[in-house]
Amino acid sequence: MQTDVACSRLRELILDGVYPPGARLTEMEAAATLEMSRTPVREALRMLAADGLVRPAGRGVVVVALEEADLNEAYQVRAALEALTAELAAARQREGRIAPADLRTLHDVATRTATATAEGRLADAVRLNRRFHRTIAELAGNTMALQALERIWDQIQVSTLHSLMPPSRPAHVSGQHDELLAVITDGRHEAAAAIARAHVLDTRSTAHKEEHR
Amino acid sequence: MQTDVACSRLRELILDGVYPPGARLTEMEAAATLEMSRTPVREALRMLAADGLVRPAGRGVVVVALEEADLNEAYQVRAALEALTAELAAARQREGRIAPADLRTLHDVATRTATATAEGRLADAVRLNRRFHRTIAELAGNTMALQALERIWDQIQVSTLHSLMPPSRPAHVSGQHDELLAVITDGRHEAAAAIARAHVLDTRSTAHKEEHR
DNA sequence: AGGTCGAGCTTTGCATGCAATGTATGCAAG
DNA sequence: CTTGCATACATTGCATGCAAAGCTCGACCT
Repeated sequence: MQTDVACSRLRELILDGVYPPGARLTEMEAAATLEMSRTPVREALRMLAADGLVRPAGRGVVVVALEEADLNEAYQVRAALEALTAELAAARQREGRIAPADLRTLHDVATRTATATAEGRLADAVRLNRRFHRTIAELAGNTMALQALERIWDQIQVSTLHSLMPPSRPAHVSGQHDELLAVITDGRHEAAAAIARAHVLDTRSTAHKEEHR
Repeated sequence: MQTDVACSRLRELILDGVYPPGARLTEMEAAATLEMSRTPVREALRMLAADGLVRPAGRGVVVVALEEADLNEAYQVRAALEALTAELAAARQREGRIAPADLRTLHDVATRTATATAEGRLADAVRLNRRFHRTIAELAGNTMALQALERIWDQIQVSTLHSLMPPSRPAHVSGQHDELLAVITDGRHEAAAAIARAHVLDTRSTAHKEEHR
């Protein structure tokens, strides 16, 4: 149905930065762009608003623009949730409830992320990095946590896309990914939680510092 | 605007169990009940769906009915998030960034929760209990976390409302609340995180056991 | 020249109409 | 008696129309 089409296309446009944070967006304009009537666009905008990607602002909606403080909050939530998913994934691994193929996939994604980062393919790196974290969340087998994380990731992505820059220490990031991968593979759930949390918070503070130079 | 009216009224009806989990709900019927046209109702239903309170199911929507497994997942997420909010609240308290009046409010809510529970006023107890946890989340000063928690709480409430029964050990619950209150008041953030997490998970396993007798 | 009030246009919110789709029911055949 | 099919109906999805609410811009007054 057209509503879903509108929703996913608008989401893409926003996540790709075509509509940057703070951009105003009227339903008529969006309807014209997507070549459909206002009704499905309207519903799509409401869904995106519920997902926190846009915010009603007087006339029409604006793409969310998280301030630094909001980003800090978002990262705290993300850290808490990713600590959970990493812990659960490790616990499932310990109980032998994770298929070796899935684990290999995760390993593969980690490798490709590191390669893309090292080669400076920034867009790919971002996408793969997110995929790495999402794969872990999927291995955790907790749908609620995955959904909550998708929302947070979306919001963070929108508000940081404009200031993308290569990580200062690429090896550092992939080192952390490898560590995480290792403890999950070993089923050490407590360590997984701690490392995941630290990794997320480290990402934030590094990006944050970069920002202010 | 009518959309928001529809949204909050429907949310209330669902959270109060008027539309129990699994209930089918057509937009025409809801429109008739709320005495407005289908359009705002339609949008309201989509918002509720985005919040995870209803789920599109063929024709119309059904109120979510979390299975036991889903509830376990929900409680894991809730525990992770409440550990975060408790930790943040305690940290803010330590830094003297929480107004004494707010802390007294929290104390007051805890007391009233205990009273309502002890006196068997079940509906009040549930409402106050949720308020207690929400107040802590508010003290944490993290909007994202609060929003994520509201969603989880809503979903849990819907699916557990039908099986409400007095806690087996009322003193046990209010004891945990008091502990949490104490460590937050003392600004011991690590302890706050641990106690909050344990309390949430304890709530789950107790309710879960009750369920199966 | 600057501020304030007003008119017009843009845009939204809601209702309703129409077409399409999925479902249930009843009937007939095996 | 059960199963399969066809028909009719309930219900949704989308478009469009209409009224109300804001903004913008301009003109007039101070």
